[in-house]
Amino acid sequence: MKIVFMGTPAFAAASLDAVGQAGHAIAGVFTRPDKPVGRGMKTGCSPVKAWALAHDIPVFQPVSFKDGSAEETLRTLAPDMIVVVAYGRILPESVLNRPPLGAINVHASLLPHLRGAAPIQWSVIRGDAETGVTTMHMAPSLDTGDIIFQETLRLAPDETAGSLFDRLEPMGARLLVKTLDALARGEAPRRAQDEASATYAPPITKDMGGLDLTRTARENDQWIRGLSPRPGAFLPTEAGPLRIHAGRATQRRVEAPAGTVVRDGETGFGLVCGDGCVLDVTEMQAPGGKRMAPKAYLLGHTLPDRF
RNA sequence: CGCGGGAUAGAGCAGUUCGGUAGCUCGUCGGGCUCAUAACCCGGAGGUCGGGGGUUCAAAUCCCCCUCCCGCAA
Repeated sequence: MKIVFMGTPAFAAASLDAVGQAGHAIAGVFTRPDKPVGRGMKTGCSPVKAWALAHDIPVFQPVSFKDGSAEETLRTLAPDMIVVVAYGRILPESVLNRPPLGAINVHASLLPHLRGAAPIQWSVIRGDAETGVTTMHMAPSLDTGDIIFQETLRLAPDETAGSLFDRLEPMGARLLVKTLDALARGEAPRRAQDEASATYAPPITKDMGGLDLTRTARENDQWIRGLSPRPGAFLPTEAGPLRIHAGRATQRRVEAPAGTVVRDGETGFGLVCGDGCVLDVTEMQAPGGKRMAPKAYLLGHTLPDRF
């Protein structure tokens, strides 16, 4: 099949690579405009663009879809279908409907669960037992299209958003290829989403990293893992955010207000949470410093009695 | 030239303002004490203070250049 691919991050590039490997013709690639990135603000380019450049495929980076130029580009490229994976843009219906076979999308959740920008992080934050990937026909509104295929995966007890990304990325790529094959043969299933059971996964912002110790130890544990490695959870201090990269909810109960620091001679320290249970801190980072074990942190820093 | 923080013993830090014997906590090694809780006591080893140049009688400390790390911002 002749495909126009739209996507931006590594998660999308993996799918793009799989589609290319599967022998489909990539007529062109749409990705977000390059922007200054990293320390020094050097201009970076998206993983999807990098892949396209390496494979000599034309790249399009429209700033807007309102001027109709995208439709013009699609007319020229004349793809059978558009494949969208984590493009980071809302596409107008006039674009979605342009190719004869329309547009399909890979979404990293079991739709209609966790529609939106950050399904992977939210599945960890919510403490879901399982999640997965869905391929669907794209509809004008966000992640509401008819489902083609789904594949499920169980979350590990210590799952982080990062580890889940790593597992879902190849799964999405595989499912996409399977979906394209089915569509090419005209054998793809199609099932409408159950609107009543839809849930949402809004974008993750940096300020969400501030831990709320009045929540339960388990909730804080999930929160830390769901925001790991980015943007990361933290406790505010005078010197700046004290990052908490990893912790572990325990069953230990302590009669103390939420936020109380519990010193443990061997492992480091824990934090009393709203349910009275202790959240052991297992990996952290001081402002301006590197990641380290709490035991190391304690050698050169002091902690307040309570956060 | 986007903004800011940092590099000192195996680890985490202080010392830099105002140049003058390299410090703390932990680990490690040796010894002692007690064998109850994160044990305690004594002693030792381990650092060309990120690299290069400059100023000075003297530089971790002041000046210039470089490398690497971290955060913001994306």
